Amino acid sequence: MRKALQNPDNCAVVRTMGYIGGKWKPIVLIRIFTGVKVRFGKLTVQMPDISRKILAQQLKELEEDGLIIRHSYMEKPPRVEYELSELGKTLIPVLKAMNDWGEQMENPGACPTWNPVI
Amino acid sequence: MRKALQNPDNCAVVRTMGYIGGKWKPIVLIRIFTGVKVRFGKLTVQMPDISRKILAQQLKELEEDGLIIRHSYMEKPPRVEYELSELGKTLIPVLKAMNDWGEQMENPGACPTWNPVI
DNA sequence: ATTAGTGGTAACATAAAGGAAACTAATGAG
DNA sequence: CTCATTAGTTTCCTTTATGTTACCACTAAT
Repeated sequence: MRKALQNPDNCAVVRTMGYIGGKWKPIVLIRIFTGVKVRFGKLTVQMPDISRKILAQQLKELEEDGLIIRHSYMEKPPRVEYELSELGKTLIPVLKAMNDWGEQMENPGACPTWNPVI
Repeated sequence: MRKALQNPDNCAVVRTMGYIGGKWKPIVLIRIFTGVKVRFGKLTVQMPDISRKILAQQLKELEEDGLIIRHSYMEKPPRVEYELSELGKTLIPVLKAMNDWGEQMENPGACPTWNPVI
């Protein structure tokens, strides 16, 4: 669905959904934004409910879409770090708005998304 | 998935996705917000790509979630009008942020979502 | 020789979302 | 009597999305 939604003929909101729609993308972006030297394994620990396969897939799509940058260091065992791209950073206001709405909705404070987690 | 995402134990952004996630919900909400006396048929005309079945289903979910109000007049042929609830109106900043991001992304002006369409 | 550590991938399976086409009820118009 | 109108619903089917489990490559440490 992602690629279909990104179709330039679609309305703006629909296109946006093409980039951040999906169960995990918004939270993955926030984790990458609020973290430092964010590694794959760190993300799996922070978000135990997302499977490794899905996480890898979402990261790949986010990279394809130019929202995050993947730094791969040629070491053994491997080390990979993710960070938001400049384009990805422009999404912050959107993610913040979504976060704020969800917070005032109910259960404020469950999983404090916006506060950095080590 | 919608109900699962709305689980209060989830992070705020994830919960928000439970309400506005889905291919058509954001645009349906905007259409209802920017329109007057918005009727089912009017929506199908404004959004020819969404099938009647899916539209009806999304409207029902939005109503269940308390984001829109359904006014059904007992006439024949039937007349139904939709409007945003107070809660639904609190989503406007989120939808606006999504719309703005999508606009600056590409093809600005395709399907001018935010401007009222008759 | 075995194990731990890292960032994945492959094969397979299920769940959720989305959609096409036909159908309904009640009434007023012609 | 027949047709148009409105806001859906029903049935059946296809496409996406998400998830589980097992496995790989390479090195250093035990």
